[in-house]
Amino acid sequence: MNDISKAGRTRPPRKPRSPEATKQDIIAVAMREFAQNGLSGARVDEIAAKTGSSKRMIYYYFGDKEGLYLAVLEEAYRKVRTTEAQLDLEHLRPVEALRRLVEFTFDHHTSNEAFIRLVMIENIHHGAYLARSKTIQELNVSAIGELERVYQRGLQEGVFRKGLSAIDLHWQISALCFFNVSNRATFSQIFRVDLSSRKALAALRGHVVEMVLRNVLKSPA
Amino acid sequence: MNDISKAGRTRPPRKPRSPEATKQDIIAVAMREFAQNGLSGARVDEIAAKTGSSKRMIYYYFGDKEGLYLAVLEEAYRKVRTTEAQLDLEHLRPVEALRRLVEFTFDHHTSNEAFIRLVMIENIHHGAYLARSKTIQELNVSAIGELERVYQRGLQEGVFRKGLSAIDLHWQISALCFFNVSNRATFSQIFRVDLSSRKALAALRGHVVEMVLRNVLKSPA
DNA sequence: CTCAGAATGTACGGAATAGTTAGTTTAGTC
DNA sequence: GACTAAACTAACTATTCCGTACATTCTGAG
Repeated sequence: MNDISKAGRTRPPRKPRSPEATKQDIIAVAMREFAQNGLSGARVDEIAAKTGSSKRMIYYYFGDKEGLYLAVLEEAYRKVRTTEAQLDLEHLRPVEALRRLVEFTFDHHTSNEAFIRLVMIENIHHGAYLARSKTIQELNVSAIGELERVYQRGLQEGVFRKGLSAIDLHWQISALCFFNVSNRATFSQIFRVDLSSRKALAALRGHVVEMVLRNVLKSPA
Repeated sequence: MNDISKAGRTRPPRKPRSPEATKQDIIAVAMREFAQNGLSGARVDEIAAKTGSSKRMIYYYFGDKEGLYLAVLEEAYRKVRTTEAQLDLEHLRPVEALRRLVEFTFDHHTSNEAFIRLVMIENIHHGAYLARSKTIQELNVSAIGELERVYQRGLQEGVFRKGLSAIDLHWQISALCFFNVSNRATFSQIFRVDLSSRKALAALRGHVVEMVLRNVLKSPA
């Protein structure tokens, strides 16, 4: 359209081609959009627009909208597990290790709303995409191992009660930490409380830790 | 198109006009569809088709898709509160009253997946529609009253520990009972457990009750 | 340098979908 | 039994939105 000759034109921002960066850019943008609007609510055109790339590239790399969603989901889980792996509970006494795990989970969920929302969205879809993913399956089962060891140590030291399992504990911790983020909107509105203030979060965090510990300790604090 | 004269034709199923029934029919169908597919995922045409009525009627009564969704949300909350009101905790000892409330909540949520899913969906939308609804606001705050009385009685009898509030208790009970339904799909898949079997549900129910009681009781059972 | 294949831009097609227009039927009222 | 407003139907429209066809540019290998 313009009359600058091919030879003489100033270079268009000179994007060095890098497929991997393009992919990651798309996934990052898509994660925000899917987390914000859900699978059907998110718009491919909108995602493309917010990308440094184009819609064409989304289809080139991810096939279709669902393929992109799946890639986002996998990336989200991958990040979580990577973070969790940093946690080192082996050198702590059982009670402290458990406390730390709960606090860590609470803090992590609280500051990663996008992940929580993606899991909510995935549950709305009955876990259909998670079922389709091989990589996610592998990532997660291992995550329970460390908790299992903590619980066993607690049993041996005689500080934890019998009758629970690592899965039970994980379920309980997850439930409390997840709900804090997932249902904050409706809960806050119905009971006219602000659950996102620093103060309210600190109180909730304390309650969650206490609840988990009281449930697993042989005698109360 | 056909040649049966107006006067002589066999009557089409002779629907007796009843606006209220039509509305309720639409709401019931829409509740299933919205709970299943979300706000953006649900299709107005699909809802209309499954109705005894038509798409035009949806717009006639509810204005637009969002109006219909709001009506569904209000109806869902209304039903829940109606059911809850049947619960009579006043004549029970505090511990038994609390146990009963937890069991009731667990059972209710478990058998009303549509409601849970609507709340999840509403949270995905940051509670925007709930905020818009006046009727829901009124329904809910009162629900905490009964729990408050139970807790106070427990304190007076010296069986409950201090430092909690009815809101705290409600939050905890909700979290555990809600998560059981809301995250069953992903949780089951990741840890290869079936959490919807009768046996698994009974175990979970027991754990939830125990967890709430251990948290509030002064001394463990 | 050349060539193949990967990466990217542009513009468009076509299905799906929310919402509407214009009219018809019914039920109650005087 | 004529009139009116509410209840209802069928067909249509405008737009949104996923996905693609086609052309082009870049990059690394030989």
